Amino acid sequence: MSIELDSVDWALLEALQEDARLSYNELARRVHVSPPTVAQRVRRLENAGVITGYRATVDPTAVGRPVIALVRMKCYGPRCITVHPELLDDCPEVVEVVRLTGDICSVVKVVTTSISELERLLVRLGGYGETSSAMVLSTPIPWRPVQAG
Amino acid sequence: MSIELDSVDWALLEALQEDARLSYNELARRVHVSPPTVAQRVRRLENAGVITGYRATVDPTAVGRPVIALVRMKCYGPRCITVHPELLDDCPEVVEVVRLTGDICSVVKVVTTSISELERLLVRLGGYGETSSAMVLSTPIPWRPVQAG
DNA sequence: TTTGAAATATGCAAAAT
DNA sequence: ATTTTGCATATTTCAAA
Repeated sequence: MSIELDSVDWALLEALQEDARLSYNELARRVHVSPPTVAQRVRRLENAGVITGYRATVDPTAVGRPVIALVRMKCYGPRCITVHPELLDDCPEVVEVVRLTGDICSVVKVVTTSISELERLLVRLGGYGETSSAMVLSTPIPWRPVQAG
Repeated sequence: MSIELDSVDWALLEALQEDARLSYNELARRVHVSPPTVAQRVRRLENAGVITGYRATVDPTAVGRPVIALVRMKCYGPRCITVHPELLDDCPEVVEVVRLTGDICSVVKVVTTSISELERLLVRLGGYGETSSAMVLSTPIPWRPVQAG
């Protein structure tokens, strides 16, 4: 399931994590190989499941969704949302669900327009388990690239 | 700080959240405007801070970092990592820090090669505050686009 | 916002290392 | 076996309307 990555692969991964829209030409200049080689390497990384996608990151506050929260769930057994994430298909406010070890079965990140929308969502999530929520004040480190190390 | 988004802007945002590498040509076909208009709209969204970046998503397990955890921090007052995130500049294993309301001051997502590396990191984080960690078993919903609603 | 022409970038096949 | 070169196609950018 794992593939060997050389220094060219890592350089491409780091560049694409920083800016997913870099052209193969620009990537070629940065990692000192030819554009067709970049294209071939990138496709290999995609096919091997190393690169799982390319996403524009949107600032929720800038699009009118300033109320963000993390909700810790203790689900009621068989209705656990980690086992049936499709239960949340009609909740676009839910942007991430992570399943955890321990007594908390998952953490759910929600992005909403207002406190009252958050409240409605907590009622909905409360149907699947015990919830405990905390609002996101800021994101001191919003993300970091996975590095060669 | 907020700008008005029409249906073309939202269509572009949704398309670029799904696939950040779509060409302006392809975007133009999908949203039924000309390529230069797409380029101009996208630049406007970038400059307005709506789009904060474009990132390739890398599967940590596929690159030899299968041990992922969420660490809840109760920092020791003035050394709080939410106030001084630069304290973690030399910890590439830390990929996200979110500051929260409540008695937990932040949640830190860490991506490591092994349990022993995770342990070393927890010792390090323990220097800044009380830690409580849970390992990530899976990510039933890894992300969702922010939608027009 | 669109059109059209110039500059760039991409993808394929063949050759080279 | 992988990488590069060269060429044909496609895309991006800029100017003008």
